Amino acid sequence: MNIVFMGTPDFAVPSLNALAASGKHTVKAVYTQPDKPVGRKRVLTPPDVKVCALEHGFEVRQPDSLKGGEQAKAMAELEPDVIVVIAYGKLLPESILSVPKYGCINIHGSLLPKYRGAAPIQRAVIDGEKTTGVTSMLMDKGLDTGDMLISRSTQILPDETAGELFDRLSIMGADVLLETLDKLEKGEITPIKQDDSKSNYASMLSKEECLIDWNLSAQEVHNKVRGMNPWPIAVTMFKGKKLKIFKTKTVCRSGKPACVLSVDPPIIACGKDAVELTEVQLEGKNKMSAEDFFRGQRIGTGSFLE
RNA sequence: CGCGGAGUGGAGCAGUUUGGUAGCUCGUCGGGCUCAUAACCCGAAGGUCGUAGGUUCAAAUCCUGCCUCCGCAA
Repeated sequence: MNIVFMGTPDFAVPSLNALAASGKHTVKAVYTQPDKPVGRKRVLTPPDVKVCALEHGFEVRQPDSLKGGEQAKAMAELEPDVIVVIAYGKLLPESILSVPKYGCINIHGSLLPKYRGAAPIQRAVIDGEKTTGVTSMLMDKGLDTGDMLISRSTQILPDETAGELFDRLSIMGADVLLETLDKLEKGEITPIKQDDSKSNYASMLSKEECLIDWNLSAQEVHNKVRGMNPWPIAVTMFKGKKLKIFKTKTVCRSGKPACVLSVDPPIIACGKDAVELTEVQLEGKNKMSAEDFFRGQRIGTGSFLE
């Protein structure tokens, strides 16, 4: 099929690679977000999808907006049978949605109708979900509300971070995409309406959510740490500075919340049980093992964080 | 010139304000204790204090340039 691919971050890369390697499909063009300045030095950086697309020699388009007749016309001239959208970063106007004859296919990182929206994978981890997956759907004008085509589920491992789950789901997503396209072309798929009553919305993570509430249970703290990794990273306050918490383990110890129960290994009491810190980073310092950090900071058992 | 923190034996830090050739915790190596140990005891090795220059009788410490790493903001 003739395909126009729309995606931006690394999550979409395995799918683009899969399309390129399939041999069945022709990628007419790749739409992705404009290059953005990144990091302290504000170096203009291309999205991962752009880098990938250029390696395959695909035409790359980076419009600021898709609205307006000109964008729709430019899209129509590519004569796509289907538009594949994966984490593109912008809503598609109806003028674009109506272009391809098979419609627009979206790969979403959750088992719809649960976790519609921007951060489905992270929210699932933060909420302590045991299962998640990827779903392909026919896009409509709503946000992740289109009819579902194929979904595939997977376990969320107890210590898995959102980043690790991201990697797995992005690969699963590529499989689901190829299967979806194949069956769609053969007319073997019956779209299923989403049950709106079972839906919920996974809003983007914000910096304000990073601060760890030690009154929560160890499991909840652990979930938050996992879900916030690799971005934006859960944080606690230490001597007035931010201490990023990258990784934790839950342990069966108890004490007043935020109390340092042990230094080696570093164990912090939560509202219920406790967590062992394994990887941390103090503001202005490099990331290091929690043992190293506590050793250098000379923290005593019985002191408190925050 | 966006704001700020930091570069000290293998790791993480202290020491810098009040200049006088370096200390802590851990690790490593050797020995001891022990049924045994990641536990404990004794001992040892290992540092151009990021880099270049300046001030000084004397610089990790004061001054200047440069390099590197990082947090925030975007």
